[in-house]
Amino acid sequence: MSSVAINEARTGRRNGPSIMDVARLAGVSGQTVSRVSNQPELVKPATRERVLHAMEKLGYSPNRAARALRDGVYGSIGLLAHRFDRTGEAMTTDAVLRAAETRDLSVTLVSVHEPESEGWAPAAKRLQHQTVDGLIILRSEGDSTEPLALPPRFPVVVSDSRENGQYPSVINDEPIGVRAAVDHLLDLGHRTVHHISGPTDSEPARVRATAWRNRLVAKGVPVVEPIVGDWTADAGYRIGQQIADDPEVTAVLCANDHTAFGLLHALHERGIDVPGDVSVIGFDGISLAAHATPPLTTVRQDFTTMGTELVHLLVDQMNGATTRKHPHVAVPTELVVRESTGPMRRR
Amino acid sequence: MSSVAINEARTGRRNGPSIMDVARLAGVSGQTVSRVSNQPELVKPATRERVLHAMEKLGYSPNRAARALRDGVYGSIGLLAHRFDRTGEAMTTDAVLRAAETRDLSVTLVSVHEPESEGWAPAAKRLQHQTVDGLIILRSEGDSTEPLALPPRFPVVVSDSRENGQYPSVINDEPIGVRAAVDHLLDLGHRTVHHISGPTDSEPARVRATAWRNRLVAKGVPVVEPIVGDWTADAGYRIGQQIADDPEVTAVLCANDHTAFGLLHALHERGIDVPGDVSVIGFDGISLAAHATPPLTTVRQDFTTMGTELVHLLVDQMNGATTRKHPHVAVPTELVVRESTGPMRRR
DNA sequence: TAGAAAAATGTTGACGTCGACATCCTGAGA
DNA sequence: TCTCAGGATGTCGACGTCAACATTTTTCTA
Repeated sequence: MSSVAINEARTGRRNGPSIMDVARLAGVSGQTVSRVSNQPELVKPATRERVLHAMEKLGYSPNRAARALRDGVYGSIGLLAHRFDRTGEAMTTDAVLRAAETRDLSVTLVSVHEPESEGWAPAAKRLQHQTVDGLIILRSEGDSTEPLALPPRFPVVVSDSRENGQYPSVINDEPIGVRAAVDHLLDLGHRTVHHISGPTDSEPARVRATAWRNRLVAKGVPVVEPIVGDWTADAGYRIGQQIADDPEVTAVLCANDHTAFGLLHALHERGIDVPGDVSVIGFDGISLAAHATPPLTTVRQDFTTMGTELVHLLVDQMNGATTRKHPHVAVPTELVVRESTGPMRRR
Repeated sequence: MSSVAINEARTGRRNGPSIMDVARLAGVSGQTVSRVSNQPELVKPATRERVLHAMEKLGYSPNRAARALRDGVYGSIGLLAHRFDRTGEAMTTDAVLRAAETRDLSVTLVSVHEPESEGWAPAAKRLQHQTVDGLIILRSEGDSTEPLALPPRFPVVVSDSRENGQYPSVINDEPIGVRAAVDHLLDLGHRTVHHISGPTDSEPARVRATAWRNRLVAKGVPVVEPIVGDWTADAGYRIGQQIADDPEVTAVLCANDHTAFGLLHALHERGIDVPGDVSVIGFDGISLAAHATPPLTTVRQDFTTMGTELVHLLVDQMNGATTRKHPHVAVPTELVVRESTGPMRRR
């Protein structure tokens, strides 16, 4: 049995070749190998070549765990959310990933299962000394006032629908889009605007509903209680079947595009013309909105900027930048007018 | 200046409290603290309490980097893909994440920028000795024959549209869905089925196109060259405007649902009835498909099972299970008939 | 109550890396 | 040929954890 085999048996050899393996092969000390990795200009070209060659042959690459242990830095950021398969989260995740890579950071996903059962705090804590240098929290469901109980000075950025003051945040300026949407419909002559909201435990849903209500009030227009949906097209469809029977409804602002698609479906089925009889506006600006029947007027959110800004703010904190207490960035949303909205016409 | 401050200045103190900090506070040895974390039953209840208390007070939690260094295991898996914001990737990512958490694994995202410029291999290699114990590769674009050049015995599972033999894989059985779709249309009396494909550099796109062609041939039906799209609804729309002028087209199988939405849009605009004049089938089974106008017949992919199986196969490898050379799992796809398909009618 | 088994706790070292410091080598100038 | 600066390379130790082994304390038996 070779000594290598013995060594493997003893150590388990789960790790790849180490700096010492390379050193031995190249006939230099470990430190020189380290220098070749980090400050090659300090090593004589001939030696450098030899080391590089040994690295190549052994398939060496520095062990991140060891580096992390030594430096206390992981080169990684955590991304916390409920789910990652919905429009907003997926788009933001992708943008965060790209922004992080620019800075040589990797991204670790962490999902918080049920908002009720296990709160955000435990999940966040689980990460604390784990493998990330900072945390981006994509919060939507759940009570946004719940404090996160993270260690002091731990870099955190929150993506919320409103500042909660607790942490720096990047918020989507949803009210601005909602106002534009409401105004757009009112300008078209509608007497009021109905609203199909998201679930009540969702912060963005509340923010959108509130902005809608406030705008109607500000315009001196009657407010009809919103109908509660759950973000899904199915809910939009169900609700649409009810709305179809109500001649009072001539303009509907949906909490998101999916809901709008469901609504459009139901109205179409009932032979109600959009925008002839009812105008519909969505929210999110998903790519399919342009190809709804009819093409959907919607409020576009800029998830790319959101992701970029989140990373930016987080990295600032990780670098210990002069953090004036609470930087907040608002990413504007924008009304995109298509063909699902039109002048009011008595039904 | 307090000694704490000095200590912080010297060490940088980037890391949180260590096992020794807890040990000192609780008046025990480091090993006892370690035991409380890992095998609490070996510690006398009274001592255990004291240690737990100290941990709580200090906000201690074990340092993962140190564990990883010692054990050679990171407790983390890497997820490699081009993008994470498209239907398939996003759904799979979410499923992978859930499956991974069940096994106490975290998930690190790695994106491969341009398939051409930087290949998969460098990205994969970058991870190799980095911070993951295994790798899940969500491959779509790029040449699937390119070998990955990973270290031998490194656990890898590939999600591809076809086995490439190189690694264990979980594939979506797309041909089965495609065949069902083609048969469905042919059964409805259509003389042939046209195809709007995905981009030619995409493996799933090729697989779908091939399955479609093969089925037509097998059925002895004339094959018309597919029209190349790019997965987007916009492309579907553009292509739809051309197709609208061609009375030969009575049934179209789209490479994905987005394309189908665009197509539906274009046809609707031209006053071409679906399914009266043209039948349309999508692929993916996104939730919005049920609410297209008309509700879209599509081939549903089971991304949840995909994610679960990927993790399953990967964990098997990580545990060094008796890997009969190449386990391959095929997740079936399924035709979902809705209202966008109907009997052929001469246009 | 001695004696021994069992339970509880402590000590040591190794995982891989790299900063700080020490040592060695080369070549220029005297 | 000798000295010395500077370049090149080497040695040491610390980061936090935990298996293996060592030691101490408790508990039970005869």
